[in-house]
Amino acid sequence: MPKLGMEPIRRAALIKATIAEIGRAGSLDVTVSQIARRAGVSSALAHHYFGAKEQIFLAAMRHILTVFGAQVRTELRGARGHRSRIEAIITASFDAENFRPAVIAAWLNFYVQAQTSKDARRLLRVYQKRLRSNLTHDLRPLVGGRAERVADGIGALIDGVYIRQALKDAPLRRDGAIALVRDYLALELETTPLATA
Amino acid sequence: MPKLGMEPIRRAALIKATIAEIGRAGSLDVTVSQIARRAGVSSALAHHYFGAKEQIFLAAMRHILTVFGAQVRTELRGARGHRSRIEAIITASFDAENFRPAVIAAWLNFYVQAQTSKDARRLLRVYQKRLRSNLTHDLRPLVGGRAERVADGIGALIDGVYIRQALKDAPLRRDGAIALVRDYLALELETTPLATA
DNA sequence: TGTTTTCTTGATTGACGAGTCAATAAAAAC
DNA sequence: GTTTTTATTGACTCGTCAATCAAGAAAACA
Repeated sequence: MPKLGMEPIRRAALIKATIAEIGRAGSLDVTVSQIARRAGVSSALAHHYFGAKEQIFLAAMRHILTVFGAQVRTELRGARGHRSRIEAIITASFDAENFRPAVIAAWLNFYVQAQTSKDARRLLRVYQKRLRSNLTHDLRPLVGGRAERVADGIGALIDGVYIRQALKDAPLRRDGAIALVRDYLALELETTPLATA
Repeated sequence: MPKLGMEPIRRAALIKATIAEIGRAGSLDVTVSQIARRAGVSSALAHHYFGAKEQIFLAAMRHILTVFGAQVRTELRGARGHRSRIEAIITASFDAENFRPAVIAAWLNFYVQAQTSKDARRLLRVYQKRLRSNLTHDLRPLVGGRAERVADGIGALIDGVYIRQALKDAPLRRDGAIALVRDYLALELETTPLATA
C-alpha cells in the first residue's frame, strides 16, 4: 500500500513521537523501536529516513527550534516599540507549545547532547546567538552600552526559569515565569532610562 | 594484599572517577568499567561497594552537594549583614570547585536524572529548598514580602548562568558569572530599600 | 594453626539495542 | 505488461554492558 509522498508524513510523525518519548523517559535513553512504535512504523523505517539515531534527535530539536522561531515572529508582529519587542521575545520563550513537559525535557537533554555532539552544539549556538542578537538590538536604544550585559542576563534567566520547570510537579505556570523575567527587564530599564519606548 | 579500611578510600576514588568520567563524556553514558578503570579497580569492586550504577551517580552528586554546602558555610562565616550573606551564597555557587567543567557536566546530567530517578529528584529538592530558604531568610529584612520572589529570581539566574557555562569553550569566567547575579541583587535592593545592611 | 573476615578480580551471563539487509508490495513509468 | 521507484518490514548481526559469582589472597582473630 505504498502511497507516494509518505516521507514528509513519516518524518513528521517520527519527530513528534521522538519528542513524546523523550518526555516520557525524561532522557535520551529512548530506543529507536520505542519511537517507531509510537509513530506507528517499524524501527527499520526510522533508520531508513533518518539514518542514525542522533539524526532523529537533531531533527526533533530542529523542529522545536523552528516552532519557537515562528512563535517569536508571531509575537513580534504585534509588538510596538523596543520594550514591547523584548517582552514579546520573553513571552514567546514561554509559549504554551514550548512549555509542554516533553518539550522542556527535550531542551534539557539537548543541552546535555550539545556537550558531545558537534551538530547539537552548532544548533544550540545558532539559537543562542539569534536570541542574543534579537535582545541586544532592542536593548541598545534602551540601555545603551549595557545592552549585551542585560541580554545575557535575560537569556540566562530564561534558561534558568525554563529548566527549573522540569522539576516542578505542580501544573506549570507560564504567567509566573513570564512575570519573573519581565520584572527583571523592568528593573534594568528603570535603572537606565535612556529613552522611552 | 587486603589492607583493612579500604572501603572509604575506594568509595572516594570511585566518586572522583565518576565525576571525571562524566566530565569527559559530557553525559551519563559512562560505563561502570570506565569509572572503575580510572579509579584503578575492577568494575566488580565498584558494584561491590555501590550496588547498582545509579547509586554511584547519586553518591557522586551527593558529594558535589556536600562540597558545595561546605563552601557556602565557609563563605557565610566571613559575611557581615544580610546583603553580604546573600552575596556569599552567590559566590559559593560559582566557587572554583563547583565551576570545574566536569562538575558542571555532572550538574547538568543531574537535572536530567532528576526527571526519572526518585532519589535524584529528592536530592535536588533538598538542595533547591535549602538554597531558597537561605536566600529568603536574608532577603526578608531587605525586600520584605518580595523575598520569595527575589529568591526565585536569584536561584533561577544562578542555574541559568551556571548551565550556560557548559557550552562556552572559552575558559570559564567565574567573576563574570558572580558579577551578573550580584548586579541583579543590587537592582532588586535599590528598588525596595527597606533597610540598610 | 586454623578459621573467619575483608578485599579483590576474571570470567560469565543475560539482556538489550543500533544498524543492516534481503525481501515484499504496490504504485508509477515506460 | 514489464520495469523501475518508493515504502515498508521481519529477521539477523554484532556489540556492549550491567550485574553476578565463585574463587583467591591476605590480614585479623581465636
